Amino acid sequence: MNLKICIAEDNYFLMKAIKEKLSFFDDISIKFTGNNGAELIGKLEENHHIDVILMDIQMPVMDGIKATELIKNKYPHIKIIMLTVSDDDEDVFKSIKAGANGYLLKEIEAENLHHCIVEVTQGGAPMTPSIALKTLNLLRNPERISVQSAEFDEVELTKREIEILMQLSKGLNYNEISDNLIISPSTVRKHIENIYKKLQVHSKMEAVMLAQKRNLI
Amino acid sequence: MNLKICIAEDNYFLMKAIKEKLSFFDDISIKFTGNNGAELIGKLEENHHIDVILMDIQMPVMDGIKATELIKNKYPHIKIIMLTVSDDDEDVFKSIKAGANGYLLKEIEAENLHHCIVEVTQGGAPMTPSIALKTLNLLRNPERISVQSAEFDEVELTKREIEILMQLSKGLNYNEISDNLIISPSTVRKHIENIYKKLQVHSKMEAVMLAQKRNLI
DNA sequence: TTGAATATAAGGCAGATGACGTATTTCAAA
DNA sequence: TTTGAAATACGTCATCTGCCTTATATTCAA
Repeated sequence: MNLKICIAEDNYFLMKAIKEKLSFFDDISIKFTGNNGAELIGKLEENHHIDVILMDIQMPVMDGIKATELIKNKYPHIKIIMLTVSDDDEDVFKSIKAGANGYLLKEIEAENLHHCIVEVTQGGAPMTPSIALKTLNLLRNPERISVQSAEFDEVELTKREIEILMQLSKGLNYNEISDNLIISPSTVRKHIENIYKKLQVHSKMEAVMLAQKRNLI
Repeated sequence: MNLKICIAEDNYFLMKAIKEKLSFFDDISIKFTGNNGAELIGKLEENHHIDVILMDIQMPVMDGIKATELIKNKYPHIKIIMLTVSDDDEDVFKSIKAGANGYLLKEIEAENLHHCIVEVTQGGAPMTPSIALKTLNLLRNPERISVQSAEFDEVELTKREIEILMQLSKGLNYNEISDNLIISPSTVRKHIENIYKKLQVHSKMEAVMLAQKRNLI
C-alpha cells in the first residue's frame, strides 16, 4: 500500500522538517504541497486522488480550518489531519467542526506521525493525547460548544420555502409535497428553484444540509 | 514506577483474560478487583491509593457509569478507563460525562492496553480508534448529544457504505463520488442500493437523514 | 395606488436517480 | 475447504430532478 499525501504549511523550515520525518517511510509519498489553503486547493483541482492531507492551521491567504471545510465538501474521501502548534480550544473545536479527521501537534516524532497517517486511512481519529483530552472536556461541557458561525449573508427564506425544505428533508418527492400542501407539483418545483437560487445550491441535499447548518429548519 | 490498578468486571473469564494480559508487565500491579461497581467502591474505601481503574460498563448491582461518577466525585485523582464491549453512542457519551479518562474496547491486545494505562496516568485520554471517531462525531453534532436513541435494530453499514453516505450528504452526485473514490458510477449505485435496503429507505435524502439521526455519519 | 415580492401553474428537455437483474473477485470466518 | 459478505461492474427502464421560459393572482409595504 502506498499512501498519497499532501502538506499545507506556510513555514519553509517546518515544511522541510515534516518532509524529512516522512522520508523514512516508503509506504508514503508526498504528492504535492502548498503554502496556504488556497494554493493547496488549487492543486487539488488538478489531482484529488489523495489519501491524506497534513494541514497547518495558521496560514496566510486561507487558513487551514477554512481549507478543511472546503476540501471536505468537495472531496470527502480525503482524510485531513491538522498538524499544528496550536492546542487552543477554539482551534481544536473549529477544526473538528470543519471536518478534520485527526489533530496532532507538531512536536510529534516521525514514527508516531507515520502511525497516525496509517490510522486515519483506516477510519481512526488520531489525536495527540493532550488533544484527545480536550475533546473529552469539550464533550463534557457542551455549553462551550455553541460557538457561532459568523458571517454569511443571511438569506431570507419565505415561510412557504421553509415549509417545503422541511418536507424535502423528510425524503418526500415533488408529488408527495404537492399533495401535502395542496398545490401543484409545478409550484413545488418553482419554490425549490427559488430556494436553490437564494441558497446558491444545486440539489435537494445541498439545500437541506445548508439549511440545517444555518438552523433554518 | 509501579502503577497500582483495579478492575471492575462481572464476567469471571473476561476478568481472568484482562489479568493475564497485564501479567506480562512488571510496572503494573493489580491491587484488587470487584464484580460490580458497588463492590469495587467498597474496597476503595479501604484503600484508595490507586492509579487506574479498568471499568466494565454492564455489571449487575451498579453499572460502570454510575460507579465512575461516584468514584470521580470522591477520588478524583484516580484515572478511570472504561474497558467494555459496548461501542454504543449513549454509553460512550455517558461515560465521558461521568468523568472517564479513556474508553477502550475489550478486543484490545495486551501491549496496547499497557500503553494506554501508562498514557492515562500521564494525562492522556486513550481511546480505541473507533471510539475516538465517535467522540469527534458527537462533537460535530452537539444537538444530538442529549437526544435519545431508541432501540432500533442496529443495522450494520460497511466502511465503504458509510463513506459513500458521507459523500452523498455533501450533495455530490454519483459521478463525483465515483471519481472521488476511483470506482465506477455503477458501483456507487450498487452501494447506494444496498444502503437503501439495509436502512429501509428509498432516496438519498432519507438515507442521509436516518444515518445522521443514528450518528452513522 | 403601485410596484415588488410571493405564490400559484404549465411545458419541455437533458441528465440523474431508483429498482430490477446478473456477474466476478477478494477475503475472512466457519 | 467452503461459504458468505463485501466490493467491484454493467445493462435496462420508468421516473424524478434541475434548469429554462412564460404567465396570472395575491399580498403588502412604500
